[in-house]
Order: sequence, then structure tokens, then C-alpha cells
Amino acid sequence: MQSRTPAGRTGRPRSVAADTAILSATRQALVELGWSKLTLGDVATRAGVAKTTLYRRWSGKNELVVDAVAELFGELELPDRGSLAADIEGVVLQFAAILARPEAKSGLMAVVAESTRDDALRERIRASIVDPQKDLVLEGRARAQTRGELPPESDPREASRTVDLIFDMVAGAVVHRTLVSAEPADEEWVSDFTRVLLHGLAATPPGPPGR
Amino acid sequence: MQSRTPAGRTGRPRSVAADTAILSATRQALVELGWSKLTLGDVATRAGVAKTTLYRRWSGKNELVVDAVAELFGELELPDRGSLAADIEGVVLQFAAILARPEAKSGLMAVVAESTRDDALRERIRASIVDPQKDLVLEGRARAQTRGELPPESDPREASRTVDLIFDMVAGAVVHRTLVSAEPADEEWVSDFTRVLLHGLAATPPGPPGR
Amino acid sequence: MQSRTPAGRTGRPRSVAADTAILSATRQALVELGWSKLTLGDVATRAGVAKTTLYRRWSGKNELVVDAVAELFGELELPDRGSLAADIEGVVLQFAAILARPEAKSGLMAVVAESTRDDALRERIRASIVDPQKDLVLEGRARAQTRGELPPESDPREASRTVDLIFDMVAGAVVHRTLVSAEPADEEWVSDFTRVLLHGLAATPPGPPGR
Amino acid sequence: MQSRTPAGRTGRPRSVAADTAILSATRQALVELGWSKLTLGDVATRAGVAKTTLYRRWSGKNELVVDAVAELFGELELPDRGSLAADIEGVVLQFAAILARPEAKSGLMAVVAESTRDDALRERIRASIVDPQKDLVLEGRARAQTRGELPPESDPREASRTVDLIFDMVAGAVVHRTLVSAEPADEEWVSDFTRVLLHGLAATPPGPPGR
DNA sequence: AAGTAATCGAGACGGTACGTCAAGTCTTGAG
DNA sequence: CTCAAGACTTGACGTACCGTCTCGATTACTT
Repeated sequence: MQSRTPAGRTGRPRSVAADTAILSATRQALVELGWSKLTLGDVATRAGVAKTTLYRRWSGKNELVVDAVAELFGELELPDRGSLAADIEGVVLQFAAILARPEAKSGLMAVVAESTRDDALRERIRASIVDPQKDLVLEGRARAQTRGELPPESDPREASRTVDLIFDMVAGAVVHRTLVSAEPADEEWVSDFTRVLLHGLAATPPGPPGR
Repeated sequence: MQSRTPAGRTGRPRSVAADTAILSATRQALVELGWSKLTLGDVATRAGVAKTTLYRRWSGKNELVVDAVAELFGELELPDRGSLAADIEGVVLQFAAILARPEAKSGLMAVVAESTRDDALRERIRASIVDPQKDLVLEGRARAQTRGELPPESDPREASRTVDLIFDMVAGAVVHRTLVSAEPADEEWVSDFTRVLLHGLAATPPGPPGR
Repeated sequence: MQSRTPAGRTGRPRSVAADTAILSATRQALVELGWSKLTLGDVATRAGVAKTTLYRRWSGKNELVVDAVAELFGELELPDRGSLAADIEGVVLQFAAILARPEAKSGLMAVVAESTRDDALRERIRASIVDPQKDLVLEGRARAQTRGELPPESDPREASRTVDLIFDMVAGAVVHRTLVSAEPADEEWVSDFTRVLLHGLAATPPGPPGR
Repeated sequence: MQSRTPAGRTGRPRSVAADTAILSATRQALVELGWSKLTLGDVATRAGVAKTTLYRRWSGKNELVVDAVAELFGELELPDRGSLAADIEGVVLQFAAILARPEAKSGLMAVVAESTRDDALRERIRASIVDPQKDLVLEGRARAQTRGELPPESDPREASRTVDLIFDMVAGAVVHRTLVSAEPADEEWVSDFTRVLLHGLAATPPGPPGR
């Protein structure tokens, strides 16, 4: 990740333990203090590391928190529950469970907010958090096609548009439910949501081709 | 808003112009600097007001930005375009247009992120931003019932659940599209989204009553 | 003093009680807080008076404290104890007693320090505090001359020089003893001091005439 | 002074140049602004140093000014002019010359005034300003005894009392002359003063032993 | 084994913003 | 015109973090 000792280098190598300790300390600090009161000096202290060591690896608070939170969402995977609806419910519940954890809640939206004014940060978020999630949608569709629940896509442009829409609807609804409405995305809600989503997609004619 | 001189008060009354100037300066600063680089001292200077005047009215950056952003969303209203689908598309486009403005983008998610650790802040957001939006959903449903597009609700518990779900889906999807995917919620997208949502709701049996 | 309602004026007259209350509150605040932590807002509150009222009468903290402290030293008078030495000891003990009070200690040196950069302030101190003290020296000399303990002065220039010297030696020594050495100017010390002063003056030839 | 890196320390050592620059800037600010308008932020700026660096070394304005002024009085030394009277005149003139400088005038009395409510500050003043001055009195007496101008002291208790009295009389008179009377302690005045002091001491029986 | 070079901890450094406090002024309505 | 009340502008306060910089002390690779 960061700890590349670029192969043919001399000098003392970077401590691999430090990365782990720092990311872990970051999550702990997010839980206890939240994003806005988290300070890099405090994280360094918690990790038993000097501030210099931390800055040698990350350029600032935003990048650090992205990496710390990305590890949480890295646990996500698409369960095989036998049907498309069940698969979706399963992965949404997982996503909701992660988002319910204070270190995710507190950190994720903050870095997203920051990313509105920092393209490099948005790219980092996309690469390490968003794209892996979107891959789950692709994987789910592929599995449903294998099962025969969905037809193979004909128009790739159209298919991509639909995947994007699904992804925004799923992730957006769960995030809004959790953070703004501050209500749990529990089984009942996920079930309601999934039913509306799948019926909506099934009943929908593809719409006019993109202009 | 803040400038209530509660009837029988003595002393110099608070300047009503100051509130306006401060909120306006806050939005301007959000545009130019973004949330994280916005400082209350700078806002005060822009507003031509002393820092103490600002702190007398707002307890901190979060509260100030909530009020400043709330005024933006206060412009939202439900247009009468003749059909439920058209009404929804209209209001979603308005919502997307506001969210596309940098002062809203930059500020909204930041205060939502902060609100995960501050109940008073979340309540303030709910009262001044979220609830007015949810009222639009209620208004839209009432109008559709008047038109005969929707049946009158029978079970109020069920109806409330549905309104909450719709609201999280609409607001969540637009926010996610705008901030995370960083793509415009333009007419094409809104059209696709509305079609899925309405078909999903229409085709959906109410689901088991809440357990 | 300040409370002149300049005779032929219209409008509400100034409250005479306010002056008293303000000066008294100032001394109380000096006792409790000391010079540096005394604030005019606090004095006004203690005096049950608005800040405006205070500023209408005094131009600032320095002037106010000078007047408040001057009233303390206004109590000084030359006792008639039958001999020059005894008279001096008496008045020095009185001076020491006033200086030992916290409101005098804390305030006097502070305004003297300020006066090094404020001629108007120094003049105010001189007129209301220093000159009355110097008058006591003159009065003591006159009384001693009446008693025949001192000869009538011949050279007025020389006499004025001597009075100034005596005054600086007396006041300076007591102040230094009290504030810098932080030891009490008690009867023993005053007795020692007076003996040295009077013997020194008696044994001294007038010195070369002023150049 | 402050910059002890006590042998076995880690971390970046404190800049020794900073101490010098800060104290020098403090004296310059005292000259230009006087005690009451001197701000630590301004001193830091003048010294080319961050405010935090200043606060790391001194706990506040009082302590800083004591150290800045102490360096001025550190220049004092007892000249050997051949006789007790001449020695005293010499050192008193030096003392008066320092006290005439605006940085000393403005600062010294202010910290003395503050010290009436701050024991630690008084102790600091005593250790770094007062005691070195008192040592000069002791040194002068010793030299006079060597010359045979004064007898060796018999009673140490009595001798200490006399030294204290002399010190309060000398320092007090010069300070009062300079700051309160606002007249120069020039050669004429110093000559007059020294004559009275020495004659007073010579003609004086030791007085009754302390009660 | 000695030398080289990047790492490590610690903590001081110059900055920037914080949120508070007091100074002195101004604006209200009541007397 | 004064009064009490309290909002106003200004500017300093002392603190907290930022991200950088020195230190002396470890490590590893390279000769």
C-alpha cells in the first residue's frame, strides 16, 4: 500500500507494523472522537508512532481516513442466497451493518464532503471504496443472468446506465436512511426497499436511448 | 429567526441586517473556500460584522452552515405539472439543481457527517432541512390522490412507512449521484429514476405489516 | 469632582449617589481582583450602574483608580505628637497603614507605572495624591519651626530642594519596604528610619548651592 | 536560562537564539508601546518567533517582562571610587541611569504592582532583580570595612536590619524621585541624598534591639 | 566489520484559527 | 439630558493542531 520500500533501496525499511497500527488507531479515534475532533497527533500517539512517521505515509487527514474506512468496506461480499432478491437483501444488510458502525458513519460522509472540492481525494475514494462496491452490483447481475433471472444485456451503454442507477439508488437510500433519517436499515426496511427496487426495474421499459 | 426581541425587552435590539449578511457571507465563503477552509472569523469579516456578533447568534460552524444551507432548500416547492410522474421529476430536478450548487454540496454533507455525533445538530437539520422536504412528498401524495392517481391510504402506519421509504430513496439517490458518483442528475437520469421508483411502488404489494 | 451638572443645564441631572457607589465598587474590586483583573464592566455591575454612566464620568480605568485610591490617602493627616520625630513617625505609620491595604497596594503602583507614559495621568496623580502628601511635609516643617526644632529657612530654593528630597526619601522608602521587600513598615522599622533621616538632615551642611 | 536541554533529552532542542531575540524584542516593545500596550503577539512578531514559542518559555507577560528588565539591572556593578560616599554615589547614579530608560521605567513598576497579588511573581522579581541589588549593598559595606571606613559588624541581626533599611532607602528614594516626582536623579540630587544617608547612618546609635 | 542511507522516537518550530473576554461606543425605551 | 440594558466593533488573549524541521538513535543493506 504505502509501505513500498521500492525494491532496490538502501537504508532502514519502513515498519510494516506501523501502517496497521496507524489505520487501527485511526478507526479507534473515529469511534471515540469523530471526524472533526480527530487529530493526527492523537492518532500518532495512539499508534505509538511519531507524527513524522504518519506524514511520511499519508499526506493528511483525508487520505488517512479514506484508507481506514476503506478497510471496513473491504469486508463486503456478495452472498449466494439463491435468488437475486435474496442476494441483494444480503449485501444491503451487510452494507447497512458497516455503515451503522460509528467509525464508518463518522468518517465516510466527512471525506465525501471534502471530496467535493478535491478531485484527487474523490478519485481515491472511488478507487478504494466506491468501485469495489459497484463491482458487487456487476457480480450480482452476472449471477442473476447465470441463474436466468435476468436476460443478458444487449446494449452495453444501456446496461452501464442501469448499473449506475441501481448503485446510486441502493447506496444512496441506505446512506440516507442511516445518516439523515437516523433510522436503522433493518430487515423490514431492506425487504421493502428491495421489493420496490426490483419491481421497478423489472417493470421498466428501457427508456429512450441516451441522447 | 434568531433576532427575536421578545416583546418587553430593554437594551439595544439585535441588528436584523446582521443575520442576513452573515448567512449570505457564509454561503459565499462555502462557494469560495468549501466547508473545511471556512472560518468563522472570515465569515464575520465578509459580513462586515464582528466575530462576537456572530457567536452571539450561532454556537458554532455547524449550526451556522445548517441555517445557511436551509435557506437554499427553502426555495424548493412542488410544481404542478399535471401528473404524479411529472411532479416528481420536477421536484427532483429542483432538488438536484440546488444540490449541484457548490455552497450546498460543500456544506450539506459536512453537517450531516457532523450530526452523526451531535444529536442537537441532527435535530436542527431535521427541523430546518429534512422535514420541509418530506412535506413535499406528503403534498405530492395528496395531490395524486386528488387526481385519482393514487388510492387514499387505508393503514396510516403503512402509509408513513412508505413515505419514509420514498423519501430516503429519492433524496438518497440524488445525493449519491451528485456527490459520490459526481455525475449530474440531469433530465435523463431523473427520468430513469422516476420510472423505476413509480413502477416499483405501483407493482409492489404493501408487504407484511410491521412486525 | 466629575459630577458637575454645569448649573444652567436642562435634562435629567446626574445621580450624585452614582459617583460614591462607583468609587466604592472600584476599591472593592481592587481588593478582590487586583488592578489587572479589574474590569470597568464589573465595576459598573457592582455599583448597580450602567457602563455608560461610568464612562460619562471617567475616561478610563486609570483615571477611575486614581480617584478611588486618592480618597484613601485623603485620610492622611499630620498628628501633633509633641516633637518632630514623633510627628514624622506618626504620619509615616499612617502612610504605611494605608499602603498596606490591598486596594492601595494593588492600585497605586499600577497607575504610577501607567503614568510613565501618560502625562495627563501623572498630573492627575500629582494633584490628587502626591501634592497633598507633600503638603504634610511642609506642614511638619512649619510646626517644627514654630516649636523651635528647626530654624526658619533662609534660602527658599535650598528649602524647596530639601523638602523634595525628604519627600522622596520618606515616601520612597515606605513604598519600597512595603511593595518590593514585602515587609511590614512597622513601628520598629519606622523608628529606625526616622532616626536615620532626622540625624542625616541635622548633620548635613546644605551642600553646594544649586547650579 | 530556559534553554537547558538537560543532557539526556530527545527531540529537537530549543533554539537558544529565540530567548535572546524575545527578550530583546520585549525591551524594544516596552520602549515603543509601554507596559499596558505591549502584547505578546507583537513581541513574538518582533522577535521573528511564533507565539507558541514564546508561551513555551514564559507563562505570561509578567514573567517575560521581569526577565527582560532583569537583564538591564544585571549591568549594575559597584565601582571602586576610593571612598564609601563616592562608591555609593557611583552605584546610585548607575541605578538612576537604568531606571531613566523607558524600558525599565515602564516595565519595572508594572510588574511590582502585579506582584502584590502574585507570590510567585514577587519571588521571581526578588531573585532576579532585587537580591542582586542588595548584594551590592553588602559588597559596599565589606569594601568600606576593608578600608576602615566602617567597623566590622558585631551583631549580625542588627547588621541585617541595617542593610535592609539602607536598601529600601536607596532604592526607594531613587525610584520615587524618578517615577513619582518625575525629576531626574542627577549628580546634585544623588550627592544630597548620599550625604543625608551617610550622616544619618554614622550619627545613629544602633537603636534598641528588635522587640 | 565498516560505511551508508533511510528509518525511527521525540519534540520544538512558524503558522492559522479557535472561542472568549474586555474596552469603549451606540441604540433603544423609560424617567 | 440621564439612566439601565444590552448589542455593537475592535483587538488581544492563551490554546490547539497543522505540517515541517531538527535532533540523536536504530536498522538494514552495501561494500
